[in-house]
Amino acid sequence: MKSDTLIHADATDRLVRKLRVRDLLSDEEERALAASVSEVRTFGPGETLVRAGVAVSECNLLVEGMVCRYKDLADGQRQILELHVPGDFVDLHSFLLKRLEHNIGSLTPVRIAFVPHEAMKRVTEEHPHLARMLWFSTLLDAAIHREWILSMGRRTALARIAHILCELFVRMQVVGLATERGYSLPLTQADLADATGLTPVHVNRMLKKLRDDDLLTFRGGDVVVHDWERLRRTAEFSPAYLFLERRPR
Amino acid sequence: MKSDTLIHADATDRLVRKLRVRDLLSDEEERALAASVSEVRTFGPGETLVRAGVAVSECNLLVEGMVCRYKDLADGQRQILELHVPGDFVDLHSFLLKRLEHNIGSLTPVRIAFVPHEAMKRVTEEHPHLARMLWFSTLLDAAIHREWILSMGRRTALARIAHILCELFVRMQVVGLATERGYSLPLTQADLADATGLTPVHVNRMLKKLRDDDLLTFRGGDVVVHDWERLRRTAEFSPAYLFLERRPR
DNA sequence: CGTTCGATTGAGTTATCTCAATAGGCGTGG
DNA sequence: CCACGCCTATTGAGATAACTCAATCGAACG
Repeated sequence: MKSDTLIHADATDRLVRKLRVRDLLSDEEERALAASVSEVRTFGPGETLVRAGVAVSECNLLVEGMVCRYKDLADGQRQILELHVPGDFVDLHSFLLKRLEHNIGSLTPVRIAFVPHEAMKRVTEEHPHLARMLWFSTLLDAAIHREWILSMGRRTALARIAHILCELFVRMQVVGLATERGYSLPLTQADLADATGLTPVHVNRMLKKLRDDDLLTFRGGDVVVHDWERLRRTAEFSPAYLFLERRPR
Repeated sequence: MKSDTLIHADATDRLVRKLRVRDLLSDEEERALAASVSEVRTFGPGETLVRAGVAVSECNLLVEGMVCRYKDLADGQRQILELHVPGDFVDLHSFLLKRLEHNIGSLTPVRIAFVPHEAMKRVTEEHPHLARMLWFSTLLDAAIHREWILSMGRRTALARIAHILCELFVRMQVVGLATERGYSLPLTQADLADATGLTPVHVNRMLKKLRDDDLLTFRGGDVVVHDWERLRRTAEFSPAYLFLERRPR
C-alpha cells in the first residue's frame, strides 16, 4: 500500500460507512476508493468551492463540515438545492457532467478530499460494482431532490422545516454524527430559509412554534429532538426515500 | 441481427437522438440498446405504471405519450416531480434502486418499451461508455429536479409556469417533437398545478396572464409560443441545466 | 340532450412576506 | 475593561401572492 493511500484513508471513512449501509463494499473496493483521493484541503466558511458553468477536473468529497449546492436568481434570491454532510461525494456528478449548473459553497469551515476525474475513470472501469455504487449515490441525491420538490410544492412552512430537520437527523445518524437526541447543525436561520424557500422571519416563527409545541429545538447550531414521533408526523417524514436498506444481491 | 431487435429498433430512436445531443454514440452501442428492449406495450391515460415501494425488475423507456413521476401527501395533495417526454428512460434508476420511492403514471395513452434489469446489467458491463451515458442521463434528471427546486422555492407562480413550459419546449425540440412555434402538451390545468405546486385556479389565472401579455398560449393541449425572448425573461429560463452540448472527449 | 370534466371568473380568506424596530452575542480596537 | 459595530435572532404590524369556495360555461360523449 502506498503511503499517500494511508494518509488519505480517513478521508473516505464516512463515505464508506454510508455506502455500506446500502450495499456490500469489499476491502479492495474500499482501498481503491481511498487511493483515488489526490489531496485533502481545508476551506473557510462562506467560500465558493465550485462555481456553476466552470469546467472541473476533480470531484469533491466532503470530509468534515457542511456544504451546500445553491443557485441564485437575478434579483439576488438564493435557493439551496441540497445540504451535504460528511461522507457525501458532493459533486460526484461533475465526473460526467464536466461542469456543474449550480454552485457549491461551504457553510462552515470544511475539509474536502479531491478525487481527480482520471482517478474516477480508472477506479470505475476497474471496479464495475463500485462504479454502480457510486452511480447509486448520485441516484440518492436525485431521490432527495424529489422529496424536496414535494416539500416545496405541497408542504406547509412548518412541515417543510420539520421535514428538512428530520432528513438531516437521519443522514447524520448514518455517518455517525448524530446521537439519539439530536445533532449539530451549524446553519443560520437565513440558511434554513434559503433551503426551504421561505423568508428568515418566517423560519424564525416556525422554529418558535416547533419549540413551543415541544417537538424540537434548534438553537446555537444544535438540533435537539424532543418528540421524534410527533415531529415525524408533523413533517410527514418517512425515510423510504433515503434507501437505508441493503440492496438485494 | 436478430429479428426481435429489428422489431423494437424504433422504440429506442428518440432515446438515441437525445443521447447523441450530448455525446457520441457508436452504432454498436445503438444496436446494443435496441437489443435490450424485451417488449413494447401500450397503456391508457391515468394508469399507474410503477408504484412506489414495489420491487421492479425492468426499466421503462417512454416511446410515445407523456408520463410523470409523482408523490401524494396524506391529505390527498399530489406533487408531480418530473414530466417525461418520449425518449426519456423514465425509471432507469430502478435498475440500481430496485424499488422507486415515487409513483410513475401515464398522463396520456402511452407506449412503453421494457428493458429487463438483467439486460441492463449485461449491456452496461459490456459497454462501459454506454453505461456512462446512461448514468449521465440520470444525472440530467437530477439537474432538472434541482431547477424545479429553484422554481418552487423562489420563482413566482407566473415565472414557475413560464419556466416549466420553456423547459418542455426545449426538451421536446431535442427529440424532434416541437416546431419553432410550439408543441403538443396534453396536460390539464390541474396537472400543471400538480407540477408547479399551485392550485388549478391560480394556474388558470397565470395562463390567462401569459396569454394577455402575448407571451404564450396553452389551450386544448397545445402550447404556442408567441414571444420566446420575453417568455424566457419572464421565466428567467436558461437551458444550461439541460446540458445540450457535446461532452468533451 | 343530460352528464361529466375541464376551463373560467368572482369574492373573500389566509399563509407567507415585507418592512421595521429591538435585543443579544461576540470580536475588535481603544 | 469598555465601547462600538456587526451579525443573528426575535417580535410586531401591515401588505400581498396564492388559496378556497362557489358559480358559470363550454365542449366532449354516451
